[in-house]
Amino acid sequence: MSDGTESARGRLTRERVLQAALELVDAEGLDALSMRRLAADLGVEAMALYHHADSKGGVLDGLVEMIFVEAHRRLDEGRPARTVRAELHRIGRTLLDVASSHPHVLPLVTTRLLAVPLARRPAAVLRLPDRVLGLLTEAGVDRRSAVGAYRAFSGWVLGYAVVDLRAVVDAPDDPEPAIRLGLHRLRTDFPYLRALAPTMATGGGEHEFVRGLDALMDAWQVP
Amino acid sequence: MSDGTESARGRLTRERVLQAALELVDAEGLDALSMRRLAADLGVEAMALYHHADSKGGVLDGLVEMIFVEAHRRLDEGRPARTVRAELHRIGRTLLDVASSHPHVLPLVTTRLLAVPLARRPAAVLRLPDRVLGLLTEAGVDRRSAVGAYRAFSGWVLGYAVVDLRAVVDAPDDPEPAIRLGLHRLRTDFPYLRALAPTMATGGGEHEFVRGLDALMDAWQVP
DNA sequence: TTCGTGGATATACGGTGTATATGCACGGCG
DNA sequence: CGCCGTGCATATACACCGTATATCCACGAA
Repeated sequence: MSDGTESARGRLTRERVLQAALELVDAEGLDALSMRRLAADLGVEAMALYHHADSKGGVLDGLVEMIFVEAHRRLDEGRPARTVRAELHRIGRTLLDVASSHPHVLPLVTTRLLAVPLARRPAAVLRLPDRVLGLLTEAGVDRRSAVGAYRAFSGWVLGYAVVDLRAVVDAPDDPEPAIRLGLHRLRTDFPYLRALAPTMATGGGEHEFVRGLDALMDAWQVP
Repeated sequence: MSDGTESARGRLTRERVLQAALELVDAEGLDALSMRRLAADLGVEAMALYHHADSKGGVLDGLVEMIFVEAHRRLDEGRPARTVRAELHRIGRTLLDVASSHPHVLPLVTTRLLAVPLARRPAAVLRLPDRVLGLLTEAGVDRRSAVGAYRAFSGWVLGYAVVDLRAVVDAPDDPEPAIRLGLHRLRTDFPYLRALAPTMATGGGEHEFVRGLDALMDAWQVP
């Protein structure tokens, strides 16, 4: 059986393992990811994965690493913007873009951020603070402000991504908007929410993201 | 054995189940939560839990519900602030406070926010948007702005909580700051991060939270 | 050609979520 | 008082999970 629908092309690789894991998670969600299932997708036995990742946690770490790698690849391909502010927009929009391509991985970055100490995070993840802090300090922002601005930046990107990607539609196929949102399920004692839910159905998009980002960068006096 | 170190006091209750789950997760993290372990903590067999929660997912939903219940309880106990802006500060600080009391539950709210459609979320969770949207619309903010402001508010609260609670210390017991941060692990090609990591070791605290919140609310012209 | 090495497999163990069937204590009614 | 039905707790069982361990085998170097 040298050819199958899956794999069969040569040896296993950390990259192939993580790529398959990302495809699986994107397609079926985090719960679908098990070592056995992942191995099956690669046409291999479960234990073979342990030569390329030291545990399932390692695979999950690899997933968040991958989305940061992708973000940096996109950023490196494009040319840097001319002003600090424009470059922060470019970085933020890229991160938001990558995040919305892999929404199921987003909770994972929250989890790992809270669990893994800074110095132990993958290199691709650490490139982000280094990139932003470099941008700021080279522009003459002092240490304390730079750190504050970076925290505001990363907090806003993460929070906005989650809020913008949050599930709001209940029955996507129903023609009636109120039913599509599932408003009939809403208890009557949420009058304001009920009234504004249709307005919430459409996300804020990039416009609101940039608006908030600018407000924050102004507050931290980023040039 | 009518008395043990655990439970034995009467029948099971959804409240008792969730309370025990929250204590377990706070003490030992999300990975420690299994139906069997939770049941054991309550002095009961695993399947007994299924009379009070329809699945493990239901228990997890209950956990995020609990932290919202706690936030609303605190808000209802205190008296509302006199201005919209001050009330938003009060709500935001309360949420941040509750989140940092239960850091292990935080990734869960990210997950559920992304997975559960708005109308299916627990009542306690929906009280938050209703509360904030009510506050804004009663103050005369129009629909679109109110929704935008709410999204900015919730995104900032969530993102800031994650960033502020993120793990940064590597070896808490080491006297040497650089080692405590694990800087020796940092690859040398992150010069900016390396230089500013000590500054990052202390969180932004409530001050930076309020600063960002005000900047955002200004941008959405909240009075 | 032989041998060592490193990746893939085979097997096994304890733990997990939960469907199903059984046991049982309690409150309402004769 | 005695009966029974109802609903909660238990017991058992199954498929699946992560992974430790031992085995096997194909390959490149000597």
